[in-house]
Amino acid sequence: MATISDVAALAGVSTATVSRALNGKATVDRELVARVQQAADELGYRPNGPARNLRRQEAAVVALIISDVENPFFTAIARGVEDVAHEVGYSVVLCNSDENAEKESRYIDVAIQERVAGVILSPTGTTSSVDKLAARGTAFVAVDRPLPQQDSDVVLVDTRLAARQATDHLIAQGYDRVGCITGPAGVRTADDRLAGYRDALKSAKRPSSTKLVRRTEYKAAGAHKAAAELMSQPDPPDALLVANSAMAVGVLQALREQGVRPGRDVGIVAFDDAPWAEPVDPPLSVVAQPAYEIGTVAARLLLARIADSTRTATTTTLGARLIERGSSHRT
Amino acid sequence: MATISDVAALAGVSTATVSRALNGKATVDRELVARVQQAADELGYRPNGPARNLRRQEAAVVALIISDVENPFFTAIARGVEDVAHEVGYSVVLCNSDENAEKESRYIDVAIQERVAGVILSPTGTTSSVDKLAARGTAFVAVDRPLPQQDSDVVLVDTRLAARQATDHLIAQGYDRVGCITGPAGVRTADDRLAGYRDALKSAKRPSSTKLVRRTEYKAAGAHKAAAELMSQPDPPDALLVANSAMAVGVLQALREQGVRPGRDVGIVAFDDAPWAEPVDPPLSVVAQPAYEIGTVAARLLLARIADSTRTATTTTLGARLIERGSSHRT
DNA sequence: AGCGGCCCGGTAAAGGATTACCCAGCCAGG
DNA sequence: CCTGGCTGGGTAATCCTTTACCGGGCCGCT
Repeated sequence: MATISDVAALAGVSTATVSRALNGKATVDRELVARVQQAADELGYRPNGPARNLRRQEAAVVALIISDVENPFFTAIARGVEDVAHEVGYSVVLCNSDENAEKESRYIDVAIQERVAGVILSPTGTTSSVDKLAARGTAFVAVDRPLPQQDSDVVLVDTRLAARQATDHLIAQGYDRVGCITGPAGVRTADDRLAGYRDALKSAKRPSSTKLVRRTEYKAAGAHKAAAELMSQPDPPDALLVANSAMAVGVLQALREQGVRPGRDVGIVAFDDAPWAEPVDPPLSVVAQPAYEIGTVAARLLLARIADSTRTATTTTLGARLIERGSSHRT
Repeated sequence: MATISDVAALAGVSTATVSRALNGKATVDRELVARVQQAADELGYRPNGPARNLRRQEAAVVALIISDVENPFFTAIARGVEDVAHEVGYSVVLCNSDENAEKESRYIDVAIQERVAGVILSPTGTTSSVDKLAARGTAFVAVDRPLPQQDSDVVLVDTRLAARQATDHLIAQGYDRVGCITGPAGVRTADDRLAGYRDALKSAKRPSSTKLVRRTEYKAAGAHKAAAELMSQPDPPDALLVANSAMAVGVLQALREQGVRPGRDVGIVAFDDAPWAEPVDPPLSVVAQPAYEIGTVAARLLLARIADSTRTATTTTLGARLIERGSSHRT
């Protein structure tokens, strides 16, 4: 592997000049730049990343720590982050915390250790691991969920309002006993969606009963069980607000097994406009979150913070959009 | 940020001893290890990754370059790779080539530059960028698709056989004019699936017509258009073999729009057992590829090659499993 | 008692790029 | 013609860790 000295020797200049030429510093003669460039090409020279990062005290890399690579919501965020980061020459590395505070903490350690320029993460809740970033002064932005007592940049969705609107919609469609299947207590988005659901019941003067609510992991299996339980109660719900698309999979499965048809028998609105939501029968009504945009906004905030660490922290809240399809209509 | 010298000073030993103690070398006195450990904890010492990688000439990182983060097949592979890599203390960074040779090449450059220990990738086809890895002697493993004229470790699925079996199944169910929607010409998996489809037609003595075949990007939009075209021909197919799950989304959408019901009207088998395949109505028959296993096998091969670069290259071919569900039954 | 060998741990080199600092040479002005 | 200033580029320090090499001290054997 060729080093900068090899290039310097071949071009007949010093390593300093090679570095300057290749990094586009203005103080190098045109002709020399060309000669250096050619020598570098000839040798297939690639700067040694670790050496550069060591000297610069920072790698042109941002780490993106999300809680589930298999969740389309998060992969769409990843796309947004990538597109913005690449524009300015940063690489993105994707890490999968699996909603597990320990894994999250490990990835944060790696990020610190590798001296990444910044971190974007959907925090699992425990603030402790994020403190490490703050302590070291590494730039970071939280997405999807706020950080308790930590004034950092955050990009959120007004998920409570969205949940309320979705529930309003179900009620307006004539469903009477609307239930809710949401994520674990303590996970902010799960709490917010439940709160929005309750807001709607309250303003529609419907009694809110814990018999209509189930909380479980944000996964298909948990939601499957929850839906099966809800539906086999004496007084089952006739509509369900489901807090993400993985859960929707479990819920639909449970309804199939009970011979209950979405829409006609039980109204369904789920969070996240997964690619399969439209082509299924009946098409699934969803709350579409602006995931890609969350990613781009977060990336821009991060870049701004990397450039100027004294910026004051901002909170950006984006809106979600209810898409009404067949699963929330009786007909 | 504390450095190793700070730790050394606090513990009253040399930096060499700190390094040895923290890296678990045997030749350090118990008591000293404890003292060093305590000093490190006290200072919150994290070794500087770039410095370590520079010295070691290699980072404990493997890069995974896949063609689509939004495709569940690839994210499942990612899970497999991660699980194995983490067991032995490697980190995994995920990169998204978007089926784009230029992006792939850029990520390979980054991987080389950062001196990652190894690379796992689903090659976009052009071999050129992979040559760079071979030239530099970086360990790598190809998944999902073989590399033309490159003897490297490869993990494949016998996708031709699987396509044949799926087509056989459709024919056995009484579908008469089976069509096929597959990926672009030149993409190996797409070609293989088409070949398997033709194998089945041939052995069942059905005429094979190009009117029943469409090739497009491995995406929903292309498949949507293809299915719409196929179905509005004078003599439309009464069954379809669809080459991946994103395409299945597009196909189901097109069928809905034409008021055609999967199963009863048109038999469908799609590749990849996406999470939503079962709960939809009717449940989607699929060819389940062992994606997670591909990931674990590839990771193990990569680790073996990192440890011993002279190993001879192996090709591992895994089988796929046909899961018959409602979309391939007339009833 | 003397010496060989072993165990532990210190000293310093190495790894490769960036950059502060400095110097040579040239031009222009006096 | 001399000198001050500016420009372009070289020298060498620096980033931090790992590890080759070396040496001190102690044990045990002869």
